Amino acid sequence: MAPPQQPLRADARRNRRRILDAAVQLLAVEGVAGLTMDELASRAQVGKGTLYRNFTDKAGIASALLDDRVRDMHARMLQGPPPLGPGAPGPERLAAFAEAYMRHISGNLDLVLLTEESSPRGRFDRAGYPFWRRHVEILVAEVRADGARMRAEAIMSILSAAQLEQWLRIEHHELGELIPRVQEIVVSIAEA
Amino acid sequence: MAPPQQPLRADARRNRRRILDAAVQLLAVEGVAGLTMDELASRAQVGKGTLYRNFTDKAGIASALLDDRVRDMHARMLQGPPPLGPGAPGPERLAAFAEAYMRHISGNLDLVLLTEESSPRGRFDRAGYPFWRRHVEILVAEVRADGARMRAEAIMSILSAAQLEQWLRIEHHELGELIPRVQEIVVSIAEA
DNA sequence: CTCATATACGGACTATAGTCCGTATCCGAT
DNA sequence: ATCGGATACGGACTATAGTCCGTATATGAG
Repeated sequence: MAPPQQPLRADARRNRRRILDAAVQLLAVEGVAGLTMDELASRAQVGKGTLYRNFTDKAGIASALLDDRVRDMHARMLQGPPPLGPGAPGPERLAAFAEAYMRHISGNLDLVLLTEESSPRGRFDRAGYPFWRRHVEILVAEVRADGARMRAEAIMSILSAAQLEQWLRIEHHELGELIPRVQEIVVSIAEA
Repeated sequence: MAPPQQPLRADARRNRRRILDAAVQLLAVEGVAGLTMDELASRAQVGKGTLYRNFTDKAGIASALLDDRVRDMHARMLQGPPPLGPGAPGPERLAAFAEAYMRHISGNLDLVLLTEESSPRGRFDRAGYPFWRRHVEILVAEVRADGARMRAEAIMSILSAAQLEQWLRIEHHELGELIPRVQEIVVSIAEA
């Protein structure tokens, strides 16, 4: 959910900001459960039509909020020091990615769930899925050129918010304990 | 979504049947999109309260319908001939399971999506997830006792309806081509 | 500065899932 | 056969996402 490209009209830009600010505040105060579109519109002093012109749907707002919290990690993946950044061998980078990604998801679990929940396809066409998947695909391809894409998709499945929620909240695994175990599985998918 | 256990009152039993029958018919005529609770209630000649006494929610109805379509496969897994049934080595049974399961999901994709969609947890507490997961866990444990459960969960992630939908409907893989590729990944998770 | 038009705004409206509770029905005990 | 309490029924009600469209406003041209 990148900001619309063309020079927005001044009122539009202002309203977009208002909405995102209100969303952050609303989330802080009420949690995800309190983030209703009506409430958000009223806090942002904006009509619902305006909400939906700026964001395709509720998940779009969550996506926009997540974007801000993820820039960092993108940068570290592309230009930071190894093993997350370039310079380490594929499997090591993969393990580093798995850790960073799991920490990211777990730190924003409710928001990510919101993006995945809306439509079964939520996971795939939002929140930068193509970027993550492609990154993993490239790392997998270092080890085995064939079937890298499908293996990358399999890995992203395992790292889905729904699965992590299951492990963290339902089965009560500690993140610190979970990470190495998942890393092992993820790396084994690439290498096997 | 097993039928409630205690001897149901006669009217209750009759209504439950009516609802399921109407659901089957409605699905056949209108597809999943047309399966609304109001419409279902009216076709079944039943109030909405009755719907919700018999099924916890919309996903519960989908679950009940799926139950009927899955008994068979359960039986073949537990007592049928190998490699799906007992008698073959773990990895072979795992591959056979992956195939059977993928065929089942793909043949009932919309219905399964309905059960997974409702709440992020949909996948985990409905449609017999525990049974499938446990089966996979046992097969994995034949190969490597440690971490069998988590590996089983990872495998079930990859076989989620959302992921299969992505592969089949969005990326347009053919089921026949997809199956062996996924089998390979699944088996490698168990063995690695 | 004024005006025309593209752009954006607001909020009533629709569709749908799920809840609530007063009323009706069933059924075992007498 | 009757009766009383447990069980189940129905449908109006609530909550919420997302749509629609008549109205208002920004902005660039003249």
